Amino acid sequence: MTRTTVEDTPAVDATASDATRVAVSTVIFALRPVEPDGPLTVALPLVRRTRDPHEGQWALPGGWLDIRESLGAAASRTLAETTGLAPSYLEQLYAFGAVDRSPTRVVSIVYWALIRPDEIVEDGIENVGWFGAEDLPPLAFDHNEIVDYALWRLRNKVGYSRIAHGLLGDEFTLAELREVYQTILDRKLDPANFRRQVENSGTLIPTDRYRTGSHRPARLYRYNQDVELADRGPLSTPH
Amino acid sequence: MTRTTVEDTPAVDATASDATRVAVSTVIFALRPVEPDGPLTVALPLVRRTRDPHEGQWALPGGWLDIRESLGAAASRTLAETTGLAPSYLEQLYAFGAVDRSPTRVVSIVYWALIRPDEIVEDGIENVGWFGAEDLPPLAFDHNEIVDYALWRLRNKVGYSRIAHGLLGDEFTLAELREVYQTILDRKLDPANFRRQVENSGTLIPTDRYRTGSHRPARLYRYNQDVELADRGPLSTPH
DNA sequence: GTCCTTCTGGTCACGACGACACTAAGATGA
DNA sequence: TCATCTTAGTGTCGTCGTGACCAGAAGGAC
Repeated sequence: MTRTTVEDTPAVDATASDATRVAVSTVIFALRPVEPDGPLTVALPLVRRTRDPHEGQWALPGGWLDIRESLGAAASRTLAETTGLAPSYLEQLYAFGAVDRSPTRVVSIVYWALIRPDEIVEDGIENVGWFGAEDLPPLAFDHNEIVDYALWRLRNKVGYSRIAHGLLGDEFTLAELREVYQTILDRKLDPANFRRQVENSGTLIPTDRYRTGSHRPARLYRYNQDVELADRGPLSTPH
Repeated sequence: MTRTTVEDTPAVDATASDATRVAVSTVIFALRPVEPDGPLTVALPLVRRTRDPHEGQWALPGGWLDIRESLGAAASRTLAETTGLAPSYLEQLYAFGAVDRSPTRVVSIVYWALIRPDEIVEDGIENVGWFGAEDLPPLAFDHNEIVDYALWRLRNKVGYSRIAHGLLGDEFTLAELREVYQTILDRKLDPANFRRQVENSGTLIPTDRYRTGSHRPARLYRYNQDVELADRGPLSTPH
């Protein structure tokens, strides 16, 4: 079975091992303690590979792109199939297509996602493990580089958009929101200044409820749903 | 030399048209007058399609990904083949993969590029036309959306990186640099404030040469090559 | 009750930025 | 020749966002 491209490349069948195939993977970030009762950390779930190449190594959740689904749908589907997770935020990260990144030619469209604490499925699925983003074992393929890039994007984007919402529940105190920022940026933030900044941004709606239990009760806030979670330019629906 | 645009139809048999194929396209920006002696405008070269689908319509330069080349190499190659251009700046934009964006299933990895005035090949190539980025005809596939997104990225990135260099020659006056910014952002900038900002950024090296010919001579500057053209995070070499 | 911790509001200094006045120097034209 | 115009470049000032820090409010631990 043959086909011909305009560049007269050797004819290949799409299922043959020498064709370029499209995979979709996702870097899923959550804030959780890596050890029980440890401090909050940027963590991500990885999947242990059960076949070659890189059998036994940890890798990003993902899978092959189905011909009938869009890239974003493929990302959602494959990460649900492998990890059981359904993230609250999903955005395309980058397309990786170095010739030697896999024994066969694979172009990976990589997404990155955020999930809230209540969305985390605790070890329910086989072959899934959680790791601190800063302290990963050697991963399969070029996945270490990919995670590093996703982490850079997360830290970058938290500075100018309100994606932190994707890591929190519906109601939260300013201290909890501040802790999200502090964990991602890995530095202390002044509580008073943080309050002023986030209040002036207009994205928060104060409720009349308070979180009690430790010292002075803190007011609970909700995010203003009218404001977009993150600006992605004229791309209303990702393709 | 064959002129190809992205998503030409190479498939002749059933299996191939069932498969997902990977194309690479590039949005190439330059600053040039759209009409002779008109004002400087953000413009881009498009290629007229010579076969279905969308025969006769204008489309982004591009072509199929070869199995032996990386994504960036494919972008460079295909835009050189179709337009004869070799851009000074090339960066991945986005991967477009909606199911219905083409009659056959095509995932397009789109790059965006900048070229300098001296790199522009003037109408040397058949089926290539230049258009103002704000005033495009209906393009093939989803290419109008793609250009809009690239334009958004250009305007965004010019604010926090020094990609404007990719649109200028080696030596330039501050007025010329300012005009680049004004054209991209479509608003006037105060010459005095612009000077202070760009001088304090540390990316400019003053020469001892001056551009004369109109009123007071203006000092020529060069860009500091030690500083990266644009920060792309931990991705030293794009894949 | 007395501390202690966190929440919340306020002040202050500094730096970035926009608006604008002013000087420098070559082009232009009577 | 010389006054005038236009662009190059400098200085000043008010505003605003931010970080550092102080102070009162309000409940927890003892």
